[in-house]
Formats: sequence, structure tokens, C-alpha cells
Amino acid sequence: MEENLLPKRSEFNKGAWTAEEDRKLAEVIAVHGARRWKTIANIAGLSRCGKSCRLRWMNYLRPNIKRGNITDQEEDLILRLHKLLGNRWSLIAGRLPGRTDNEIKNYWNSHLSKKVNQNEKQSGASARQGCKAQQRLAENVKEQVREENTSAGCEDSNVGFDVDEFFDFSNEGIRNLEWVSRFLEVNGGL
DNA sequence: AACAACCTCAACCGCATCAGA
DNA sequence: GTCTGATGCGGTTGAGGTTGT
Repeated sequence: MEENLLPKRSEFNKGAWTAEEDRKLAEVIAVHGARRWKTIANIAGLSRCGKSCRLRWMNYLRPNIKRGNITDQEEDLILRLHKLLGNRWSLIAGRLPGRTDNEIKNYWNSHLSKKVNQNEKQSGASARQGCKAQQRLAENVKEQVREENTSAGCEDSNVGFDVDEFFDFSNEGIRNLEWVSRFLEVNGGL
């Protein structure tokens, strides 16, 4: 009686993927490509939702995934990018070949957030100065983007957008971050 | 050896955005 | 212009492993 009132249990498998499921998924993607995840799940005969298949592919099965320890260089880059972009893990992952947004998010939450908190505590007295430094940093970046906009004439440029709007991270207008790549390449450090 | 506390990371969930009908 | 399904993203959870007592 009571079970009639309960929501219908999902018909999808949940939890850890088996090697067999991985193999099936990879096979189907090799043939049909990595899109239309619902269809892929059906073709592969997996009792998984499309979302789950996508996640598994993106975070684990995709070729060129780098597994293992994050190097010091990578860590440094993550810190710099996080300073610049906030919790935009997919954008940060885009700058780290072979790393997934999930991996970077996990690494941040388990390692770097603590590190950053510690550093902030240590420099507690200079917190305000830190804020100012951050503002200066943002201003520097803004200035550089403005220069790029004017020198490139914006027509053909990938960085043609309103700089102030862009740096308002509450705005979801961020789409093309080509300039971030270039900024990091040019500056080498923040 | 046994247990608790902590840590890591794969996977899930909900929401936002995109794209096609 | 609107609707709907697909996709992408960030936050969160929980199982399993590790370390400390």
C-alpha cells in the first residue's frame, strides 16, 4: 500500500561503474561519437542515464586523461587561475591538458582550499592589503584586455566584450577566455 | 588488533543554458 | 517566440582507503 505513495524508483543503475560497463560505453562512443548520451546509453545496453555516461566518459574514459599526482607547476597554475576566475572549474581545467574539472575541483577542495586558508590566516593582518593587491591585479588584467581590444580593433578579435561587465563574475557572460590563455602565457605568473 | 577520525575522489543532483522543432 | 530535450557546470555526498589512538 504505502509503496504506491512512494516515488517510483529509478530504473537506472547507480554507483560505481564496472569494467564491463566501461568497455561497452567506450565501444559505443568509438562508433557513434561522444554525443547524444541517452542514445549511447541505450545502444550500449547500459542501465545508466545519459548524464552518468557522459560524466564517466569525461572524467575517466576519455583518451589523454592524465591520472596521478598534480605537479607543482599544475598546482601553481590552478592557484593562479582560481584567483582570477573563482570556482569556474571547467575553465580552469581547460588550461590543464588531460585534467578534468572534477579532478581539479576535488584537488582544490581537499588540498588547496586549506592551503589558501592557512596562507590567509598567516597574512591575516595584511588582509586588506591583499584585497587591494587583488584589486590591482584585476585592474592590470582589465587594462591589458582593454589594450588588446583597442589594438585588435575588436572586429576580428576574440576579446571583444565589455571589460567591466566581464570582470563582474556575478554575470554569466564569460564564454571566450582566449585572452586568459594569452595573459597567462605572457605573464608567466601573477 | 580494533576502532574512530579523517581524507580522497568517483559519482550524483539540481539548476542553467543551449539547440532544434 | 515558445517548448522541450540534451548538455554542461558547480556543489555535494558517500564509499572506500589511510592514519592515528
